[in-house]
Amino acid sequence: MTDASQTAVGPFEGYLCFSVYAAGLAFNRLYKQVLDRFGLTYPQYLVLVALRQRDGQTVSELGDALFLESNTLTPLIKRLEAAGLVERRRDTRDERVVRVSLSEAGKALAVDIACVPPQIGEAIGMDHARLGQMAQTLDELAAGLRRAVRD
Amino acid sequence: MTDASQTAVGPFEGYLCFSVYAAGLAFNRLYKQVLDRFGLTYPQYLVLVALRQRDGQTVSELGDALFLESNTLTPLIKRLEAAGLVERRRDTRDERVVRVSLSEAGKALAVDIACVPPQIGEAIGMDHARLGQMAQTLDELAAGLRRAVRD
DNA sequence: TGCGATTAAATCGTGTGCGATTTATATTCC
DNA sequence: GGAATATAAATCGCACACGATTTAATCGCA
Repeated sequence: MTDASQTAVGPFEGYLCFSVYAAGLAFNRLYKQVLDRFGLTYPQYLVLVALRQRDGQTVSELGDALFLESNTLTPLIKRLEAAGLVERRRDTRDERVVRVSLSEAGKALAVDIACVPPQIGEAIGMDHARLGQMAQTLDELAAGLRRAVRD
Repeated sequence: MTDASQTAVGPFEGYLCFSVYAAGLAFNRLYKQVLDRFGLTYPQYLVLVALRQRDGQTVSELGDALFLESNTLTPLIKRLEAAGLVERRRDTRDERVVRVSLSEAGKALAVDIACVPPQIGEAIGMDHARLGQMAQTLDELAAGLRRAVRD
């Protein structure tokens, strides 16, 4: 009985791609549980966090932060707008650009959801330093993957 | 100029959830490039790999392997069936159960796609031992997340 | 000045994911 | 044997994610 018995048992052990995929599914499910009470999805939550850090970002800037493009972000942001959490305004200097800013309700919610990361962290129950290390390694990996896609 | 300059620059550094999410997006994009020539998506690829290891699995068994349920798998498998890669048959012993098996074309493709992991591995260009270690750590993480979801 | 190239969002179609429900079959237990 | 229960897939509606295209505004440069 080794350590391996605690983890996955499927036919994909050792496939890093699958481990990332499965961890993403698992994270998404946990966040869904936590975010449901706020009526938010995980990507919507990310947009609010990004706007809390800097309000009035353009769609492209949000896309740079989240590694998404307008084809995904535009409908997502429109749903946030329909929920009364953000406002979309064309930049007066450059009418091509749409700036997204938090409404009052959005600002309030952006504050409320500050309690989410600690809740998730507690639910994970893994060593904090190890989590940070893993995040850094994954960021390197993702950077390498994006480089590979561009070639 | 530190190591950090190589990796993410967004407002989400250190958020492991986001690192997993972003790595998943990046993996998916790279796989899309590689799998497009086979006409497969990443989850479809996973099903073929699972069936290559053991043919005739039920929908539930595939779901256990891929951490998915019938609401996601049924349409996915039907698309594989429409592409002539798999066959779906009700189990004669238990008519509730659907068994999925590779067609001849599916078997041939399942062999062809064996070349995919090395291609991806080469594209990543990271130390092999480190990749395996990361996969194991992520599997532990995912197991912890699934435990948290169940509570 | 004006026109071709570039850029920012939006739009469209397809394929996952998933919560909730439905349908069909099997099992349990009286 | 038959009703209540349980189980396996399937179905439905919604929200990403993305390739490809379109629309609108700006820029570059002769």
